[in-house]
Amino acid sequence: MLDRAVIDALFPADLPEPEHWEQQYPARSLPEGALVTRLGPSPTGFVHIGGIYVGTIDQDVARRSGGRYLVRIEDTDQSREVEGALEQFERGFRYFGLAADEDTERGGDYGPYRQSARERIYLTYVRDLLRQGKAYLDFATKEELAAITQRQQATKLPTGYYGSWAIWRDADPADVRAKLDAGAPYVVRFRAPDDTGARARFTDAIRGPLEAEANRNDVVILKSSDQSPRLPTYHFAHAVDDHLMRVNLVIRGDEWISSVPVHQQLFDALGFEPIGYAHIAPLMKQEGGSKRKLSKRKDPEASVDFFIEAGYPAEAVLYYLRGLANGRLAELPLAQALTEPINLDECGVAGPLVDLVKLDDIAADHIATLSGAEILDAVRGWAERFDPELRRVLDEEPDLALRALAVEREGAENPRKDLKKWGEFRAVYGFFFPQLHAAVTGPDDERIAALGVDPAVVAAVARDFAADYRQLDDGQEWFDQIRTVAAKHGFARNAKEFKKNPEGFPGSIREASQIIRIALTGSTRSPDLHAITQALGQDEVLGRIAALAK
RNA sequence: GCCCCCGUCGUCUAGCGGCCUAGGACGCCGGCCUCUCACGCCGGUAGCGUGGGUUCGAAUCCCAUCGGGGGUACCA
Repeated sequence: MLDRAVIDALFPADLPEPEHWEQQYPARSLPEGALVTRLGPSPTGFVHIGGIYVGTIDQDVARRSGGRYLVRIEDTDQSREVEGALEQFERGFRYFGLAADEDTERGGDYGPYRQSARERIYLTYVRDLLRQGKAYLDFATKEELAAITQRQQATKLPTGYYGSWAIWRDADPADVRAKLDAGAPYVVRFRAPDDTGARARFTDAIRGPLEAEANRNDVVILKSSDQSPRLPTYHFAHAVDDHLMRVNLVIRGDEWISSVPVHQQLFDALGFEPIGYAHIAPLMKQEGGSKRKLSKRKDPEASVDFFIEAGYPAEAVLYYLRGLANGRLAELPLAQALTEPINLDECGVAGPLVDLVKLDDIAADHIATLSGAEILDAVRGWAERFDPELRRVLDEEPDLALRALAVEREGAENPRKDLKKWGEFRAVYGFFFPQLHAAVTGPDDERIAALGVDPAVVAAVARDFAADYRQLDDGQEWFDQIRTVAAKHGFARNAKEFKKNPEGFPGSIREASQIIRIALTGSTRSPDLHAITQALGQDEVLGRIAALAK
């Protein structure tokens, strides 16, 4: 074992002892059973929707138990750090109302909440382990490591740095000092307990009792000495941070299950109380015939920005995510599901596929429960960032916007479900606004042509319709105007009649109505025509019909 | 290779030895409503990965097998 003096010389002279940190971050005084949870996003890309998924669960579990929910930036891999990631995190969490009780923004008594700022804390514990002989210096080069792995694979032995493969585990202190004197870079490795054949056991809050072979790999805990700041690996940071931040329940993706044995050994070696785990099945994506974890790199649509840009209402996404976590919540009405607790033992163990069609359905249902004013508010907020022109028009014509949104919504028993996300507003309601409406070019406009009605008849219908047009309050009477014109030009009174004898009519009342609909809205799908004309006003109606008559 | 996790309609799931001829939701298909587009309503479609056990009885328990996912990094 290395002399204490040699070890200490490796660290800053003023580095505190573990007791210092223990005192600075005392046990939290929280009610019995309170859970302190944390989300550890890594700024190596955007937060994806899975981060919101786990964060929602973290927050719910913590709040529900009277505990705390923390967000800690896990930036120990500085080489993979992506510019702007932190801002994107903040944006994503804000959009979904996922405020942490403690994080880099808000602060807290257990900070800093960014691992790259916790160097001295990690070093304290690394030095402590080194002094106790529970860790050691390793000077193996990348090439040596690669060669070891290769030989292990060739002989079908478990890969890793252990036993006789761990060339620096029991090195002669003189050799270590020689390397040190030569200025060779080193990492610090954990000395895995030598208990061959032992089993690691723990109870997962989601999956129940789990067990695996005990770890025997001497994992790296402190990265290379030729880097600054000197940062720990995930394993070591997890142990030190979660202990010192007094986290008592780690909720994380199930890709970590196989690391629990290492983590348990680390906690034990550091003299920390064991911690609880809940391993969540990650959100998946269909690829070809199989499922795979949603990936930052491959799936841009997995980014929370995708949902924000499309304008999915946060509540709808949260509701969907909570339903994925606990199936029971998916059966409940949205408002209730958002306040009911998420139970860890009800979480599924198989990763669900993200189903955007289902999300669309949920979002449409949710938006249908909103008032026109609420929708307008949300759309304005969305448009400010993603569609400035729309925002301007909305601000110029707030009354028109409200009238448009009131159609088949205010007072309606079954409101239209024509909006799934704010980004669709322009396509669905844009025609209400003269500034956004693309008028038909004439009877031969391709949208009209698709109806299969003779352009000359179309023009005649438009002319006659406009000639006697009146803005009537009564919907029935209003529609009679279409009926009258349709009859005059020989349209069938109903679709069945037309179907029976397609050659005998220019079209049915259906086509006649669609001519007016397209002229007014530019689309074959729109809300109630009479209501639209009420919102538009007579002049605008006649102007749009006139475009067809020329 | 070794270790771990998982496997019910296309998707999300209910199911914890008999209440299961497997229930619900989304999708899809058909119908009804109707003066248009929708909404709504009604109906239909489709599943226990496979093979062995255990049991009077298995989606549920056991074994095997197949399939998928993860770990085995100075990535998290």
